[in-house]
Amino acid sequence: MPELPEVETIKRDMQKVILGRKITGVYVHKPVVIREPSPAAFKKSLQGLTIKNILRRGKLLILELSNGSFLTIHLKMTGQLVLSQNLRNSGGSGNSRVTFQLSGGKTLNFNDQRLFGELRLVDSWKKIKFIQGLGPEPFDLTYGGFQDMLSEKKTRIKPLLMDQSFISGIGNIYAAEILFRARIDPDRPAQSLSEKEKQALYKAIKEVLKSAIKHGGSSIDDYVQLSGKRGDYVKFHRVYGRQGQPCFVCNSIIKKNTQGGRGTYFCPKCQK
DNA sequence: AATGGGACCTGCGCGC
DNA sequence: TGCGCGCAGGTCCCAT
Repeated sequence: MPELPEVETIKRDMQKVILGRKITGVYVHKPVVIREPSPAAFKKSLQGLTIKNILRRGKLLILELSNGSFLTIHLKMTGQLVLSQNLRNSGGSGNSRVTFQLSGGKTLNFNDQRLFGELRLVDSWKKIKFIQGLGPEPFDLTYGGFQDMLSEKKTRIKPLLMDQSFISGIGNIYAAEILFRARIDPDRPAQSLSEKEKQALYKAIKEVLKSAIKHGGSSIDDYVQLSGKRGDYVKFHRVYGRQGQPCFVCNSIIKKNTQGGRGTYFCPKCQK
């Protein structure tokens, strides 16, 4: 699921509704999702802490806690964070892996069908290996910097956009949508892009991500917002998941192939 | 440096 | 109805 727009949507909702709340209970239903420290220590340490701030870096969500430690959450493919009122059955639903009881009668569930998700409690999020390997945030890019980053790369452009050490936050859906918007074939070597194409790509990255955030992200299967509501951006997808259907721009049939093991959607006529 | 494949997991939809 | 296969918003690790 979650790429930058989805994680950003959750972050913003969390800032509205769980900031300042105290963690009054932690229930670990699947210890495997707790990557550090041990599940027992995780549970014990979180107890009684207050949520002071919510940050995002790439696809990683970071909760700053009252004792200066950080709870980091990576949703990977099927992770969800869903807030509800306390109910007798809260936490018992389907794929709940960890349940956080919060002050004010709220329950935050971390759900994750495939168990790829990772929760960590750390002293400093900046020291996490995953964080240290991340490239710049898309919204921090300057055109000059972006141009330089592309110029030495022989890799095909689509896997490059998804490479978190190159730029952080873009995944399979948005790489496809961005390249469509920039009218660039996903197979093009990065360094082959013309000046004009680089400009179009730079612009498309910011526009697509911004618009996806505005519409609450893309709910295909699992991703939902903090409220449990689905994100609306799927209706704006122009290529992702549209293989066999007509291009909205030129009416050609949208194609799907595989690149680096990932489904790649594109319009063979619009994207050169 | 770049690319492909497999691993980690669970569940869905499809064709037979 | 049931089974096997391919596929899924991510990332890491290994081989070539």
